[in-house]
Amino acid sequence: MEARIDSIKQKLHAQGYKLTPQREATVRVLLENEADHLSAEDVFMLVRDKAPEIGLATVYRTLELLTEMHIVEKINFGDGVARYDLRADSDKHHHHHLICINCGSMSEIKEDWLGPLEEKLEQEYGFQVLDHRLDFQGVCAKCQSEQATN
Amino acid sequence: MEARIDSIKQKLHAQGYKLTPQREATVRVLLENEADHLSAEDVFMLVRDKAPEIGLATVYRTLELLTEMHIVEKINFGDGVARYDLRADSDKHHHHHLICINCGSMSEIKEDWLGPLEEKLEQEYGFQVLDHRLDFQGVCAKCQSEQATN
DNA sequence: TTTCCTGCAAAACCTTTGCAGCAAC
DNA sequence: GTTGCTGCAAAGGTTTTGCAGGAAA
Repeated sequence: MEARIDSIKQKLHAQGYKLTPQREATVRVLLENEADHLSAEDVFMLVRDKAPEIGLATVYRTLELLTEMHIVEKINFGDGVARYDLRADSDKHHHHHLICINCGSMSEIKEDWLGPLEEKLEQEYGFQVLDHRLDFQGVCAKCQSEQATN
Repeated sequence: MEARIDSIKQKLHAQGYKLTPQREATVRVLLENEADHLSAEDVFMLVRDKAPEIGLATVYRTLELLTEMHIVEKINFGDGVARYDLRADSDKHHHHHLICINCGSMSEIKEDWLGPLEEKLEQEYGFQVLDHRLDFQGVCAKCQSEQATN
């Protein structure tokens, strides 16, 4: 935990930014909720517990800064709010989402299934892939068994 | 063209909805610009040429209706506006996007590369896949050659 | 008549921006 | 003292909603 904070602090310093108390509180919230996909509002409410005087605009500005630094990833599931994920320490992110259209739950798959596809893309289309995003919509196992019960 | 309008008309009628002149104008715009990913505002401006008295709210309501009927797909590239794509006549959509981070161009790949992955998902995770979305971010061939020139 | 649909305007919503004050170096 | 950061409030942009009128069955 502290090591990751330090690592982020150094990344910011390398670009001339400071890890202010507000920014640190925001980063800690992201670290403590790494499994979730928090919206800016979510982050704001959680940060408030640690730093009650913080403003929503600062949270937005921090999330934008972290996105630019590739420390977090801004994702959009189509519900009108942006969500933010801490990136793994590796530069590329390799996780996919399973979104249940019944209960709304979202789970992650950490495997990378797209390596061969990316090679194909570069060869056949001349497109240099830097990142990708893969989401599946469907019905999760839990909802399937509940539907079977009814 | 007329056949596809008819097909959509029947889908609507099957659910008790009418294909009003405003809705038809909207559908025609989508059909005529199938290659693009139009925002609601884009659709609105194009529809206006055919039906000048139409309101933006009606376009939104129509696009929402068509989305619910699975006639169009609402997608979100993270720029803050929803975009709408006509779905192919087959129920599943199988195209992927290549988004160039340099020039912003977007091209489509119509192949379906994910069939095997979806089977794997159903078997290993018990997740019933209904749809998916796959986008790649990177640098397109054109921008790569321009960068090489500089 | 009853139901659905429309246009307009207002509201809601998320996000960004302007600005004055503050903190750090 | 300069620079960057913050909080607040206001503005911005997209999308939704309320409502009265209109069209269709």
